[in-house]
Amino acid sequence: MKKYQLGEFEEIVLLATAILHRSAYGVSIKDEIETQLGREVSFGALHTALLRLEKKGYVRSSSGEATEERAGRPRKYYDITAMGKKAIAYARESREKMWKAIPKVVLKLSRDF
Amino acid sequence: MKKYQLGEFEEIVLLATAILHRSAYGVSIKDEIETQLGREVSFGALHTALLRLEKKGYVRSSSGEATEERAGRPRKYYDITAMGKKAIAYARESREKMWKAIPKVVLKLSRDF
DNA sequence: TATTATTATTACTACATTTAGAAAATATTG
DNA sequence: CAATATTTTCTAAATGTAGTAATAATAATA
Repeated sequence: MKKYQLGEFEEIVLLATAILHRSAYGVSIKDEIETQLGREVSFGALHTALLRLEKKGYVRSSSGEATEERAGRPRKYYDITAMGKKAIAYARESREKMWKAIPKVVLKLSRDF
Repeated sequence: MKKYQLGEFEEIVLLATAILHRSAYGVSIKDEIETQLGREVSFGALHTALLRLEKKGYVRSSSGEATEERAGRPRKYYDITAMGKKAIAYARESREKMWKAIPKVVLKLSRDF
């Protein structure tokens, strides 16, 4: 049993990186999560999550091109790896499996749901 | 926006509690997760997760009946609350939303996936 | 050169998870 | 009754993950 285990935030960061394809870097990942989920993301949290994900081999990073004509420190682009894709797929599948096992009565009977 | 946030393990415990309906307690929850996901669960980890979930209002607990004829300490049964159901539903929906936003090329082109 | 825009990084704090094992409650056996 | 076995909850310490606040690096432009 491989250990594809991801933290809650790590998984979201990985999903955002996949969505952004070749244009994922700090600011764009932050924006993507914030607009998709309406949830505030801090650079610090994002940075440490990306560090961990890279260490685990779920993303790889590369420094931005010198040709980019814009101010500021060079971007650091992130790409999801094959292992990263496995990890998000595994997380999704295992939870969907559990969802399907929930008795209908549990989801139906509560009026307040 | 912080309302519904669950840890990775917390979510799984909550799902198992929902699956087991009225018969969720330490041992049965542990077994459910282990058979569903093939992942080892320790009682200590489970206990602290349940404590947190109860504190957050996602489960409620009740002591087992005195009529149960069996050895051992009385069981402590857990039930998912309406808020708990909202939390797992929210977690599911937000991730599904992100999955749908992943460009097909990202999932298709990698042979090793 | 100084200022400003853009981005990455660090240091620190708080929360979540895991591990290893102790302790409680009950039944059964000698 | 006392001792032991069974079933379960609970504790404490260590590690892993996430969040906050401030700082540093790089480059364009005034």
